[in-house]
Amino acid sequence: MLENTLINGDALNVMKKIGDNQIDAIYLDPPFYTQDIQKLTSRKNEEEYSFSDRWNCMDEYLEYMKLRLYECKRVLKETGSLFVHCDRNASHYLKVLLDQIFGISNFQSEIVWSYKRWSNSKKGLLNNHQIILFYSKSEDFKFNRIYTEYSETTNIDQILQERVRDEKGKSVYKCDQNGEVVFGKSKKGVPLSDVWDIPYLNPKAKERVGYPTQKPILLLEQIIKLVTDENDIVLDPFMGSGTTLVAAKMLNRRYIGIDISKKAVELAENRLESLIKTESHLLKKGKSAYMNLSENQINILKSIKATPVQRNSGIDGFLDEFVNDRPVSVKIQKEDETLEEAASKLYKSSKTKKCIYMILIRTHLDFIDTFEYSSYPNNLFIIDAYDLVIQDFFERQKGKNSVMAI
Amino acid sequence: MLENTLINGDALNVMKKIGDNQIDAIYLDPPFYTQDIQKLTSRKNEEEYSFSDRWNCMDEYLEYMKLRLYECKRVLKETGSLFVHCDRNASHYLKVLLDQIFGISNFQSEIVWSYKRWSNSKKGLLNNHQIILFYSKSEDFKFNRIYTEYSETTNIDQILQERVRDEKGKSVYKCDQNGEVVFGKSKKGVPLSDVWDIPYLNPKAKERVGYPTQKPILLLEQIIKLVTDENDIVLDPFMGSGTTLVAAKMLNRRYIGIDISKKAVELAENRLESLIKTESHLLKKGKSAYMNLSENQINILKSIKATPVQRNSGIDGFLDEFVNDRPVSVKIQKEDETLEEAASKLYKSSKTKKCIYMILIRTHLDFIDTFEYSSYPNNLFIIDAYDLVIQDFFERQKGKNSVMAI
DNA sequence: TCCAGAGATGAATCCACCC
DNA sequence: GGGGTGGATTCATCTCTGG
Repeated sequence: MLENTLINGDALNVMKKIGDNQIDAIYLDPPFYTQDIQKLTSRKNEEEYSFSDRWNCMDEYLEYMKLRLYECKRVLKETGSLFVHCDRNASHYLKVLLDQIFGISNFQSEIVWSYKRWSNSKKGLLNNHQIILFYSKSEDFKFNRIYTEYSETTNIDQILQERVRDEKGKSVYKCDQNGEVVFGKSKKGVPLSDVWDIPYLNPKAKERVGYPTQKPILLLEQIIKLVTDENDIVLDPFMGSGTTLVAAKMLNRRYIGIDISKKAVELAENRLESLIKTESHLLKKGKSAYMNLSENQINILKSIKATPVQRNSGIDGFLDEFVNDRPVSVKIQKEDETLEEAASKLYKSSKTKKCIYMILIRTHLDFIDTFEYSSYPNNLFIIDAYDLVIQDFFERQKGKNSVMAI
Repeated sequence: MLENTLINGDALNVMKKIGDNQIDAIYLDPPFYTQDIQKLTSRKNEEEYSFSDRWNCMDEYLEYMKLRLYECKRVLKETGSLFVHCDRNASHYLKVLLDQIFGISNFQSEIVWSYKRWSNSKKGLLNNHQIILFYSKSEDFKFNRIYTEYSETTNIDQILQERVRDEKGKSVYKCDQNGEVVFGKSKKGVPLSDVWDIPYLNPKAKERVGYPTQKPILLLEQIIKLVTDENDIVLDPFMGSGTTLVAAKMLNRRYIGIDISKKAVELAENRLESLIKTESHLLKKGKSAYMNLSENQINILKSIKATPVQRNSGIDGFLDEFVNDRPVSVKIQKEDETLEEAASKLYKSSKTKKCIYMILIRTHLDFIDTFEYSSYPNNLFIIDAYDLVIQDFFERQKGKNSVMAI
């Protein structure tokens, strides 16, 4: 068999050598239909990979894809699935084709791979997603449920309570004879949705090999986990730099990779040797790990027209307007900081940022208040938070009232 | 003209009455091509709205849409835009059609509306997004840039620095002759991407009026803000329950709504009357939640833990904490109000609400400042906004510098 | 007027270095 | 040495220029 090999050749011819019903999952990232020639050099400027689009018109392109997609269907097991990474310009034509070949009823999902990326000055919306179409060969496809965590806004109690339908068919919480709510089995989380938030392959990622359109391994891992088990066979007929196969190997799946470019095959072979994967700190730790500002602090910053900074211990934000062409740093005193501590942190960080002016917002009075305005540098401006002022106002009012009561 | 009216009739016939190049934006949520009959009852089981699909085959459906889309293009101004909310099953066919009518080069974005939703877990991925296609009539379309916050992981201080290319063409940070880093202009944030995370209409939300496929107002607001200014005309040829028009009205746009169902028109008219709007729990921090308060005012209110209120000229919000079991009213001085005016409005409104204490936040100095703290009642507490204090600080600094310069 | 190629863009995020 | 922060690098880009 061809398993665990990479083959140089046209996907159509190579797939012909594979018997019927052999493959568990196929991932396709077909060449896009554009008139441009794609070219990119590797990081060390050693190699150059390029491919040009070879089609004169859309029909020709679709005919090319049609032949290969039919082969895909043939080699797929009855329980197998196909994922097609779509081009924005041809995706709808491709979908029409796939509906024909696999049948509308076997269309499972339109997966949205969404990511954040560096922007550029474009009129219109930033293009921050790609579409992957998911078809199964039959109704009886293999599918591993993946669960994700509940969103923070979810009411966990509600999830744990069991529901029944009442006589009118309305869904209500189940209660026992005493009227107590019945708790169901513990839930595993929210089933995976069809919108996947996976970071775009970082410019500095070690994973990068300098191949155009290289996909993050995490994306392919998710796909492979979804529809295959260990030792199942994964096929990528347009493997490019071989990300699919790297992901498959890491997950102990067998793999077959095909590419028409000899360079690509060599590159993919090297990658499979070393198996470098960039861990996404963002996904692992979650966004919250990067956040040192609470919602309330962000609101304060916004109310003074400052941009929040999440990654800096001394500075919480910068004023949007510069003063004397220099940024003005802002800090909001934290619960557990004395004013003095807060000021010194802000001062230290601001020095390295070349800020001339600093603003510190005092949110609470220190228990032992060693506070002395004059001792602070005069380019540090301290403001009392509204909260603090309001609190103080009501304290004073109370004082008055009690005096009056007497 | 037909502006600010809702019309009962077939979109094709009604649009024929509109002249060429009249409309700034069109939003379409066309009837889907399914074999089912859509039916849904309103909350009180009083009314029943339904529409059945009238097409025997896809071609017939596409022909129906084609005629109406051509009319849409005709009535659109040269600077106008069209948004088509797509059905999963027909979206690719619709896109082929739109490419023909508007031209591939006027295809601007495939917007992904993503949301979290409860669903019983079928086999496969949870369907948690919908696609909206965005076409402009010409290259020269109106587009208002919307900026969003930077990612948590972004290194903002670095972004503030200016860059140039060195002799090798590498991009490096710009330094002046002393080797000091040069700071560029302040930044506005990240341009809006094409993936929009907007909560699905909460089934219990007041906003829901019992019409199938009702869309959240926030979604429509975003679309309308993106491509129109105040007083521009928004058209919805399949308005259904009229969400588009409600959003348009809230944003001070003119609107025209068309629907073939008489019930729908009545329903939409009622909605426009009452303008009920959900305060989605998920989007509490969302910008557009409160319409007659500016974003800045909302941020101030939130930063003092006050709940904003709408449509009250005297009071902008109430403190979440009561004082002496009475609400405390809060007002933020508006641009065009003197402090005295603001105080008297607040005072008047607070009396009817039985507030003992009032808080007024001063946002600017009156040109002729007749201001006299002592003349105000002593249950009115006036606080200077951070902005004001900061401005004042820098004014004083400037004074110092110029003194030094002398 | 159109197309090709040069040049500008700009935030996200892992890496590597720094204490 | 580990936690935090400055830096480098990217673009199935985007826009503009010139022939």
